[in-house]
Amino acid sequence: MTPAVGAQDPDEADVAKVSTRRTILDVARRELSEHGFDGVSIRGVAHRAGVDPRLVRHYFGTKERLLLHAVQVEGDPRQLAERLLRGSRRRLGRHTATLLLEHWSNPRTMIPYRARLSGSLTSEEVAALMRDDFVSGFFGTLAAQVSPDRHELRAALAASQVVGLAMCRYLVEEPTLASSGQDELVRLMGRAIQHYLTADLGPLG
Amino acid sequence: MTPAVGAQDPDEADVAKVSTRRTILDVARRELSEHGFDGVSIRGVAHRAGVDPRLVRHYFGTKERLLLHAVQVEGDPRQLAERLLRGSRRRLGRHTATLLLEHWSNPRTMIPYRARLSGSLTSEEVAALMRDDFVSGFFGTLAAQVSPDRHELRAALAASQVVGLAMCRYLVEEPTLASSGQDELVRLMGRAIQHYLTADLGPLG
DNA sequence: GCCGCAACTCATCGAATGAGGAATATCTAA
DNA sequence: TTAGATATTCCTCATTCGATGAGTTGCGGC
Repeated sequence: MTPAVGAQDPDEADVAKVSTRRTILDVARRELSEHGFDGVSIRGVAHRAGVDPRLVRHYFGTKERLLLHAVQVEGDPRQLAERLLRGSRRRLGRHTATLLLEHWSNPRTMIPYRARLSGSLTSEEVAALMRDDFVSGFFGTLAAQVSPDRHELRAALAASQVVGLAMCRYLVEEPTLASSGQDELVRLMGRAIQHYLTADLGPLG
Repeated sequence: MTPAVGAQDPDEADVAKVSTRRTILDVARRELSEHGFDGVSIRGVAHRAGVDPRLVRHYFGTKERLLLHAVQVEGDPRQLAERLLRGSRRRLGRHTATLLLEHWSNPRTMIPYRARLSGSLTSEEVAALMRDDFVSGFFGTLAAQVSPDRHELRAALAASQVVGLAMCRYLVEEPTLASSGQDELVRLMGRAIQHYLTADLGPLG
């Protein structure tokens, strides 16, 4: 699903040198989360990474490709979903909410999600990532197993609630949501997800 | 709430001439909805409006002020909410969903909403508009009247579901949501809104 | 008639940006 | 040691953008 963009990554090889490539990617992610998708510049990243702008292009070719790399999350969304499906079905919603909120609280794993949110408004490729990875891949896998009946709609609805929460809590920084405890949000989102995955959605529209 | 940005609008005066100012604003809105908040340039707007870029600045001063104008929605969100509150409380969720989805289907009223979504990631002022106008203003008014108990959280949750739907349907263009009928979405969102406004939210978090 | 103000245009500046060419340094394998 | 690749830098180009100063046009009131 996610394009063959990270195929031959020479990352994870170097151990001692903390590869410059990796540094650049990290800086790009930080810039992404601070200034939004359109606020990132090759030069800005290079400067902050203490590196020549040309080097950024040397590694990633083009600005868009750099950003596509920066936006990758670790782990296959379908496998994540499969793992959740191995647990209790009654608590699936809550477990899903827990997983997502934990990903979002962790500064390291959070950034790609943020970046995707802002990027999907600008870049069609990031929007596609959102659709394919997050909606179809992750929630689609959950819904298909739990309620084959209209599972695509179920996945889309659950995803939309979750996307909305992320927007409001982390990007718009709506004060009530931003200051709510993680436990409470897990409970509320868990209930909503469980509902969309399992409840009767009413007559066909 | 919304800043005193549109105070002395010399709009709505001219009748014959379809004021250039208005044309500029319309073009800005169109650009906003096509290229996102960061994709708008004074020069681009001016060009498309058949006008000198200097004129855009003459009217709106600065780029940010132009965009803040373009992002204004017509009507006070609190009054909209009050009007909804005069109807059936049992159908409040559904009526709210109907109102919003109608606003979003109408090309004329839709654009500021879209623009706010993409703008709230870039501009703190647009994010503030989202918080104050949409969450506190609109949903806050609804929730405070319906369930004073934890009305801020209720408003934020309802708003988050609605924001997520808008993101997924209109910006990410998730195919299932994008192709769902308006009636079905009204029903589903209506139920969700009604739930957040009235249901027991569980123990305090 | 002319005065003043609003509408509007022209030309230009400086800054930032993405892209590319060409060169040098560093390292690795034979 | 040498050859080739990879890592890294310097310099430059064309473009775009927001902003500004200075000017021109046209209309309504006196």
